[in-house]
Amino acid sequence: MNASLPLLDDSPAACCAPVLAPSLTEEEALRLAAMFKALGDPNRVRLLSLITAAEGHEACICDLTEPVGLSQPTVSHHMKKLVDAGLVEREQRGRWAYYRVVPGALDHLAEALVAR
Amino acid sequence: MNASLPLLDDSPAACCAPVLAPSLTEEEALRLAAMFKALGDPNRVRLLSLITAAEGHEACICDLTEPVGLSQPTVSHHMKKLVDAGLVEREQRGRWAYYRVVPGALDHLAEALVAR
DNA sequence: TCGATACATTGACTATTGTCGATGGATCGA
DNA sequence: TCGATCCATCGACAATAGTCAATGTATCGA
Repeated sequence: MNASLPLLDDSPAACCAPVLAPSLTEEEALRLAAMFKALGDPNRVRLLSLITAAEGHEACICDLTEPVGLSQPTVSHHMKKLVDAGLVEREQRGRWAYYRVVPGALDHLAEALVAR
Repeated sequence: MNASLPLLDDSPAACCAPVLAPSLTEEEALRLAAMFKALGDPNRVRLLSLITAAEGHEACICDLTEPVGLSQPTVSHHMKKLVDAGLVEREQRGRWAYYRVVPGALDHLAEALVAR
């Protein structure tokens, strides 16, 4: 049944499993769903957009709170979700916490979406 | 601020807006998030995988219930979510309801994920 | 016309999520 | 040392989501 569609099953790419793979394992589906779920909130999509648009492709919480119109704890909460999903990485510099998109993370997700 | 990152803002592609666009509108973020949210459940990811792997790239509920290990109403529920998100289309043929991935839908999502 | 089949919808329940105010822990400047 | 700043965590709450059994609806075959 590996015929028609999407992807490879045992992709060498360690990160993300095949998205549309016929033989998608439950664990693979779980990993992918966890990432998609992290993108399943409009504010998180905007946060992602904001940090990629920022100079240096990074931003701290204080830069994000105002444009997104949420309280500081809520923004922290959302960023944690993105970090836990493996989409964003956090770096503490002094009293600021800088967030950056994990290089290649979104590309891996994108690959999992396209049929081959 | 359209400098560094992702995408276009007023993409001619009617469907999906830019994903990582700096100037991502709230409405655009909402649309994208709605699609990602639909992919944010492991069972729905598996369902998507199953229908794309099926011959003809389509499947009815009865084909999906057993492999995914959920009750029929639950599978119907999930498929409705995917349809509402615009990722899957439904066609009634006799007493069967056939589900198919909307052509290009996942590709559009994938495009929204990659930086340019 | 009748029974069986294939789905959808409803109702109910639990679990998860998004949000905030309040609080706590670190770090920096004076 | 002290106050201010930046952020995370906690506690609480309403809203949403996932799941199933039961029921309803439409279609097909006899």
